[in-house]
Amino acid sequence: MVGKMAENDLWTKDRERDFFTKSLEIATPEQLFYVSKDGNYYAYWPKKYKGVKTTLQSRNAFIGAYTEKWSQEVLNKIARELNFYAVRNAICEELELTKASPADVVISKTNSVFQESEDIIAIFEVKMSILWNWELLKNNSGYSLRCLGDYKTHQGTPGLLRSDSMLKAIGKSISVRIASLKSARIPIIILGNTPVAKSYYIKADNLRSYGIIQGFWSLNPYPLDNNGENIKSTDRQGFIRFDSFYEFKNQLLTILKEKEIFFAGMKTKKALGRVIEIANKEDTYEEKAEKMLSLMRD
DNA sequence: GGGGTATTGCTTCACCCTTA
DNA sequence: TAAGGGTGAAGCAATACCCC
Repeated sequence: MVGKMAENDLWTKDRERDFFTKSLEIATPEQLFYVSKDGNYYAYWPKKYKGVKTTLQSRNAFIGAYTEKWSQEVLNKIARELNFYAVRNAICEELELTKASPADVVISKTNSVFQESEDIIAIFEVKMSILWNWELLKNNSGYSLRCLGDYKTHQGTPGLLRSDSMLKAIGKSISVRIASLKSARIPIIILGNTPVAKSYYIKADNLRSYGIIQGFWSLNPYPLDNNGENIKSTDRQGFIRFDSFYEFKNQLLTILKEKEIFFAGMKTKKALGRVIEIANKEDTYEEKAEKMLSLMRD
């Protein structure tokens, strides 16, 4: 069999083939593909397509479910080695991760949808979509899929290349950061399967430097066909493309070990000076930091 | 000033959950 | 049980920007 998915593959074309194959078992082709004026079934409108177009909505829920489940499985392999769990759609009221807007995946000490902030090791927001263009061909025995080209050959802007997807991820991360001081020690990572747009290189790096988002991570080693050039990482690692499961795993373990905390505030120099003075009376560096964090919130 | 392209606010709509 | 609203992926189109 050609193109069999290996156990430790990251996002590949075969993953998308699998998405359509599995989804066609429970959905109609019309729910998953655009139908062109000449009766062809496309995942995206080809760049040169000039006919009347519609906007597909029915595929969204399927893509969301598939990519979140896949991300949970990849993360769970790493989590289990540490005796943690990767939990999908995690709710933690304290961090404003509500039933209406849960965390896509968290790594946690407990294997439950309902989470205490103390148990959460890391928070992941999944922002993945179908990248390649596909044509669905019908034959006697059913369907087959033909890859028509990478995302430069169709009219869509998938995943983290869309500015509104980036802004949504940033917004949700800030919501968690301001919900409670208890989120300060929890890394927040955005998982995608595309590069980020040039206009977001600096933003991704600054979000990491400021401690709001620890990384925009693409789990797609080859987003473009024919060795198309795409960014490996931004200058300060705000965005990283992972080329193997092991590279991904190492970076994740590094982040989990670092034990960094987020802090932010808007104060006069005088008020900040007072905070530092009071915090400095504590004995250890850790206690000084904790005191400062709690005073920053007053 | 014209033409092309990148950026980004706005819009669409299925699905799902909550509320009256 | 219907209305209302949130969520998510993705198309549309106005504006900004660049180069001649």
